[in-house]
Amino acid sequence: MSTTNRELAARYDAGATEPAVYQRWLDADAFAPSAAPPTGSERFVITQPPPNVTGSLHIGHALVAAIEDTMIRYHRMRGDDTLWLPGVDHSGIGAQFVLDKIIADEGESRQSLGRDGYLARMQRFMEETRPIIGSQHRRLGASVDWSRERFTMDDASARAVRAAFKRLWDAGLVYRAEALVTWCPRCRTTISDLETIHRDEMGTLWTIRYHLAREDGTPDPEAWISVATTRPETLLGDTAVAVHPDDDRYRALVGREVVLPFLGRRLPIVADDYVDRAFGTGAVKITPAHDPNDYELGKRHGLEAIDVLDEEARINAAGGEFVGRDRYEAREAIIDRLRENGDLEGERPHAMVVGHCERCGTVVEPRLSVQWFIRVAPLAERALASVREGRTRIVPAHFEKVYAHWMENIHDWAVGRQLWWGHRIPAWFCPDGHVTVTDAEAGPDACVECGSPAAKLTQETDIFDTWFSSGLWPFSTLGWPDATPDLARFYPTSVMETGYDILFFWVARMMMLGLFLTDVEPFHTVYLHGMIRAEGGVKMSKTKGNVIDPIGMIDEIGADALRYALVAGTAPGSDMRLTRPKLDGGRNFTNKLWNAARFVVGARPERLATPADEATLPERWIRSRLADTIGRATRALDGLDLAGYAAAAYDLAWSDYCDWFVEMAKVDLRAPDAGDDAVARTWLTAAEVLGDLLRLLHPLLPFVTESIWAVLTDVEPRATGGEPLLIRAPWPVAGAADPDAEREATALTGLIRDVRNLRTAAGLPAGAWLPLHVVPASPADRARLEAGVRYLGPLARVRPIDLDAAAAERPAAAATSQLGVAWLGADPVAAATATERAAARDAELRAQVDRIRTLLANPSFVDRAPAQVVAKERGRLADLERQLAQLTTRSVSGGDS
RNA sequence: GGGCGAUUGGCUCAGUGGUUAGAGCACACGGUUCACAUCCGUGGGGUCACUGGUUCGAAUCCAGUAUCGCCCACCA
Repeated sequence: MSTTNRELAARYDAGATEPAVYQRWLDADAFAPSAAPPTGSERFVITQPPPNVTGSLHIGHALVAAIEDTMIRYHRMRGDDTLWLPGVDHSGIGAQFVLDKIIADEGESRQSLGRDGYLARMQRFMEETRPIIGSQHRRLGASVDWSRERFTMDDASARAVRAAFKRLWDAGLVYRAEALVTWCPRCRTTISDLETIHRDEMGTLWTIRYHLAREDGTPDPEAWISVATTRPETLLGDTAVAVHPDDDRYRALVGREVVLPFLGRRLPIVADDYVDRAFGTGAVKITPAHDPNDYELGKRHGLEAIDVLDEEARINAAGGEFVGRDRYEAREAIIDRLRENGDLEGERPHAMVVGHCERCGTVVEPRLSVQWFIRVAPLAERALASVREGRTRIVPAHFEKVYAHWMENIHDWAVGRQLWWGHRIPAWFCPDGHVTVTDAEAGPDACVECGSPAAKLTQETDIFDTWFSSGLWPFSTLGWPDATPDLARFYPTSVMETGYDILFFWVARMMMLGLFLTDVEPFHTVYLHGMIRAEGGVKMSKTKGNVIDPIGMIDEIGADALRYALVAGTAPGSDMRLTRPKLDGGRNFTNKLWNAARFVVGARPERLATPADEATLPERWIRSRLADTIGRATRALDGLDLAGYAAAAYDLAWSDYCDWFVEMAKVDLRAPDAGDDAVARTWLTAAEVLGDLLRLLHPLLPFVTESIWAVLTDVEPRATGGEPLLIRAPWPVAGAADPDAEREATALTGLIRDVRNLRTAAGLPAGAWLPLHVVPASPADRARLEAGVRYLGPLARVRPIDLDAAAAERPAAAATSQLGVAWLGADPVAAATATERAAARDAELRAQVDRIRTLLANPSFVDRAPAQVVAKERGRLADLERQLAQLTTRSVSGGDS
């Protein structure tokens, strides 16, 4: 006993206990699923988008871990067949962006290292960075199955990627085509629309004269057409000027030609509906290689597409005298030259939308290139149907509309990336340009079309978009494409948990690829959490200095406190503000729990032999509260309402257990008249309810509950079912509700509150023991009071208590409670200040009675409202009227109120 | 341009037709009781953004308005 007491003596020290607790879980192999699924169990598997390998843990990861760990621990305790599989994503573009900066400091570059050297350097970088996330997840208490940890660049993922691509290819869902794609000149790769951030910016709209061509092809200095553009540098790639076919101003010019400045190329003037007559001059320069609209228009009119930029967005050889200049330098130079020539007709500020690379912030370019595409329409159709028909549910539901809208407007997926770090596309070209796709690791033996031998084939250098391998995660991590036992046991998974910001990136792709490749929805529920924001709803950013570092926070207040702050009071899909007071609230709660446990452990009687049979009111009441809360918490967790669960458990622990039950139990535990048997039973109740409280809170606060559990099971195995590890203990079972106990206890606690209220309202000393006079409402209430006096006295700090007071003696400052009218027999001076309050309470009582009488007198209410509601109001009225009757028996001083 | 969400006490949020709208923090007052001052007790504070409608009854359902936020969108 002394050992355990000493363990609990200090304030909860998260820093000292958490690592030890986590190690105990690891030693017990508590996270991995059992060798075989428990009989009769349900499956609960979390699909988690793995964090980027390069990242260190930020508060968003902590949120993910807190939510998912809460879910998985709950289901584990329920006895479900659970799996939460950890891992990291190789994050092609992100990792290269980070590594490029690192090697730049070392005086190297992609070019200087070459592909092989660069990839070797990447491997070294991975070895440094890869363990970081894992160690941070341990700090948070994430109960992931480390034995199944995966990486999207490991061999098994590579196999899955090849198999997936081969199947898509064989199904005719892959094609190669020239297209205008979004290009990042800094990352030097294609990026998707989703990776492009559109920002409103102020640019300039220049008006430029294109002179008409004379017969001999020279520009006519007297005749021109003016075009408006925000990107003068692209004029080097112009291949036409377009006007609206119905525009009278230009009708005569259609079919004629202009001479392109600097390059002297002759461009036709074409007519096309695309042109907006009202914008600018009504004439547009057409650059098919550098603008999506122009590209489409160019195709309609058979125009040539001339690419004038290189992969770093410098003017290429097609740009004549401007070759080698950066696009913005070239813009300046071209504007200057046009101005000198008198061909710059005007310039004015112009609001426009500019695309930036999500990763590096560089302004992106539309770029003409040959790309690998996945035809997504048939995939999207199925993915859409799954959600529409409810086979996959999105929480919160309104995101289903967002998902549907995106799926309905989806474009084919350009999956190739011109990067090095990633899965290389398993396609080989023969000298004749035939394409061979294979899932064989060694590549094809020969060209499938012409039989050219392997030695003559060259593999595609492009790699896959990271999301291609990530999209396979739910099943590639379980052994797919092989029919492994894990795949059979854990797939399809249950809940896909992630932030709403990657609904399209990840969820949508997992759905499409999962349905196509495995013929089943990869998860039945998508749970989307919100984004964490700082005070005032602003984004957390390093520059603003309002970032909360989860590891620093764990060091300071403990992982449980952080988890509480992240999970309590938050709704899925809604952004949440994380503030210091909230974090402190979490810490206070862990501390409260710890101290309640200290009390219970320390209060254990020496002998616990034969607990008495009959439970006290506080015991019956707390067990009823416990039963109710277990029910509410269980329903909340089953409905993925983590905040509701947290609130229910918090209230039970703090308000019901600590504030009321423990205080009342102290009376019984310390009463000189109590027999050993009664003390034993009360203490056991306290210990058992604490045990269930720990089970209830374990998913949310795993460390502190596990720490307490160890001591509690040591002190009294009956309180913990003898299970040494809480993580393996069963979820508590809700006992029977006890409405009588709830009613009686509520009446008693109500009276205690009233008396406390009288005391403070009257300004009477908090510490003083004051006499209490009570006029019981009925003989039955008198009996109840008699039983409750032992709690009433200490909790309201009143003594002696006179249960036979005369109604006539009632002063103005009295409390009218369900059990009777009560007043403090003290200090007539102070009592005067309470008169006002007491009068107000009486008035309030009357107002309520009037309101309900009016309500019940309304025939349409009585007729139309449900009988249950009407009955409830009638009962309430009866109760109030009884209280009111008591009031009328007294003699009121002065006039009526 | 289209769509979505939010608006409840000073702050952060619960509360989707039925008592007198709740909690935590903050605030005020009181507290040296042997679990806890990271605590205990008591209290003040909200015409639930606005307007109209449906209903016996609306914070809750409907319509509109306002403000804020987010997502999507190839007008030079």
